[in-house]
Order: sequence, then structure tokens, then C-alpha cells
Amino acid sequence: MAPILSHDSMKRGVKPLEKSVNMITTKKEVNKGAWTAEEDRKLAEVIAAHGPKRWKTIAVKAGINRCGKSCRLRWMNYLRPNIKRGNISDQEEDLILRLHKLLGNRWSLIAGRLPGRTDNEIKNYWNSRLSKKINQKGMQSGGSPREGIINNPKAEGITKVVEKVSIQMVNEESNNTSTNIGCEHSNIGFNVDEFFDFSNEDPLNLEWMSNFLEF
DNA sequence: AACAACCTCAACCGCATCAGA
DNA sequence: GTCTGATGCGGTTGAGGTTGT
Repeated sequence: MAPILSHDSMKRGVKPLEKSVNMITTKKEVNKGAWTAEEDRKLAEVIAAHGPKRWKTIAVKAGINRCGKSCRLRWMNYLRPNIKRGNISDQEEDLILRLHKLLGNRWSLIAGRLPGRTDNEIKNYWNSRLSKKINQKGMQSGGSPREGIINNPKAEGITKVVEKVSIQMVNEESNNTSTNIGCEHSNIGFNVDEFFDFSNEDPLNLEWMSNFLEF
């Protein structure tokens, strides 16, 4: 019986048949490669029943011969509810650029600021498009944004603090898709867009962050 | 039309960290 | 305190699609 292609695989014309099936060998090796719609359905069913935890157990219960890690990734990047796919808006792109300038390749943190976007998607978007844009700009002005963080111990410390704040922001924001953080339950009250607006700043000049730390 | 080069994105891998026994 | 399994993260890969010649 030929495996049913997942919606995305259909769209992209992926042929999981040969590769994926061939990877199921007589040994107890796990299935790899593109997911089929059938696998998606089984995984979603098990997660609906048991919740998205204990991935190894989920993988076994789903009976799809996948490793827990693979199941988790599939859920996080594809099956999870409220996932936005494709068409990253200018606003989102701008936010990614600003957050990357501040945090570097902390994709999960950046994704946390973009509701419905996954770290994998942002990472791909960055690697395939934005990094090129940056390089083009960098050619003109010189220096990479990441260097500022790597070579700046002060900035390293700052990223740790920002990481904590970002996590707090994400937690507080869980159901708030607006860029203005709902701060009713927090004593932090500011506009995120303003907070992350570095458009007029020297990347290495993070004096403002010291003030923020004191605050 | 045919081919090559480039682009996109889903998925895998290895490592770090966390949590429970 | 240590060990072990689970989870999360970032880097990388490779198949398929798109574009250019």
C-alpha cells in the first residue's frame, strides 16, 4: 500500500515512498524522512489524548515507527495548532531583524516573539533570505551584527537578561497577538516595538540596555 | 526543451540542559 | 551527589521546486 502524502508533501511533490519506506528495514530501525498524512493523523490523535509530552511514549502509542524526537519536531513545526505558515510579513521580518541584532541566533527566543511562527521557520527564513540581505548591507557598511554580541562581553551579559525578559514577555503574552504587551499583571509597561527598535542605534552602543538593567 | 545553478524548507543530528529516580 | 532518560535548541543536510541560460 502506498503511503498517503501529507498536505505539504503533496504540495511540494515530495515522494516519501521510496526513501521513507526503504528506511524501514527489517531491523528495529525507526522510520525517517517525510511524514505521511496517515502518520500525522495518528500522531495528532495520540497527542490529543495524552498531551504533548513523553514523546517516546507518544511515538510508541502512535505506532508510526518514529523516534520521539521526530514526533516532537513534527508537532512543534507543523501539527501544533495556531501555526502560521509562509508569507512572513514586513512587520515580522523587521522584528526578526531587530531581535536577531539583539539576541543573535537564539531562534527559539525570536520565535517566541512571533506568535504562530516556529524557530525552525525563522531559522530557515534567516538563513535563506535575511542573512543575504544583511550581508549585502554589511558589504556596504562593514561588520556583521553577530560580531557585536560575540566580541562584546557586556552584550553577552545583556543577552542573558533579555532572554529572561523575553521568556517573561512570552509567558505573559501567550494569548495576546498584539505587539503591545498586555501588562495588566506585570509592572513592566512599554511598547515592544519601541523597545526593540534599534534602527537608529549603533549595534555596539548598548548603553541604553544598562539603563534597562538598572530599571 | 534541456540542463545547471540556485533557493526553499522539512527533517535529521549532535549537544546541552533539565528533571526525576 | 550521581546517573539516566527526556526535552529543547541550533546547525546542517538533502530533496524538490524555481529560475536563468
